[in-house]
Amino acid sequence: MTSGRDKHALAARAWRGLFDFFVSTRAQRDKALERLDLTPNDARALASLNAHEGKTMRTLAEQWGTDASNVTWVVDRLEKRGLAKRQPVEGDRRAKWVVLTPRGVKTKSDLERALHQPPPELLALEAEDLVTLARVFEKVAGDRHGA
Amino acid sequence: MTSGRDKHALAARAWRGLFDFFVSTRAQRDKALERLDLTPNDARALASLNAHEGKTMRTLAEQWGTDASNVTWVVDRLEKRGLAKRQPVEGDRRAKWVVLTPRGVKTKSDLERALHQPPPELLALEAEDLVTLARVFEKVAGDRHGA
DNA sequence: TAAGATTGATAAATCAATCTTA
DNA sequence: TAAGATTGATTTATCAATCTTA
Repeated sequence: MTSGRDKHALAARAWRGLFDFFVSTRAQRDKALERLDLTPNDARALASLNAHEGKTMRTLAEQWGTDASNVTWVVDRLEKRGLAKRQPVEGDRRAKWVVLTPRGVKTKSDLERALHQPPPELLALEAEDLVTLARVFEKVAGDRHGA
Repeated sequence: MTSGRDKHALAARAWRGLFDFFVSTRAQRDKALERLDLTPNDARALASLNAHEGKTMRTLAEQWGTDASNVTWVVDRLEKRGLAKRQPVEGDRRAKWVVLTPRGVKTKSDLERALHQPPPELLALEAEDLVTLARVFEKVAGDRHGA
């Protein structure tokens, strides 16, 4: 039987390690952004959009927990580079859809391929541990989306 | 027996989940920085320094994979807020040590306490899985430091 | 009057040029 | 001449004020 106290200590160790590991891989992510000539905010925008559906400026601002003006600047940049465009919202002339262009879809895909490349440290782990990690993180990601 | 191909697929799933999870917890980290009135670069600087030993500007720049001027601006900010100070390097009048002040040490500790608080999703996991996570990430963090 | 977004002003992060000492 | 760091200029990101439509 594991006490709540023990469990918290375990979770703290796990999180601390995960945190340090993720931070230690930052340079790789920065390089990927640089190669694609994307700012961190550009990357976040691409991650929030996809080929099939747009989002309004307002929705993006809410999702990022940021001000609406932030979204305007980012979309301006993407639009200048031909990665996204604004489109009118049927029935509300204040609002605007942000949609990816084909080129934006391509860039998003390139970015994801780069970012989702597992770091060598993970490849060095035992398969058994990787199974646990995959199961656990696919679960917590799901939990959070549901929340 | 697990083929290299299978293992890479497993690692990719694990990394993808870990990545999404970490990204999903960004808002909490941003709030922690805001409460302590620290920019992301301030936080990185505090993470790189400690109460017992300073580092030179040059070392910090190398460690962050960034330009030296970046370090100057960050240390300027920390110095203005009384969190760090520059000190001469014995024997090389070009170089400077950056050391935390007592207040800087305190702020670093406050920041770490906030950042290392495990997200609720982790606390909801089975103790057995947490043991695996703690072991695995403590190992990969160690590997990377050695690299 | 409020919702949705843009514009203008400030702060933060990066890049190039400069200054000082080795 | 190069190493170590700072200063100045540009780009990003954030904050406050404004504009347009509901």
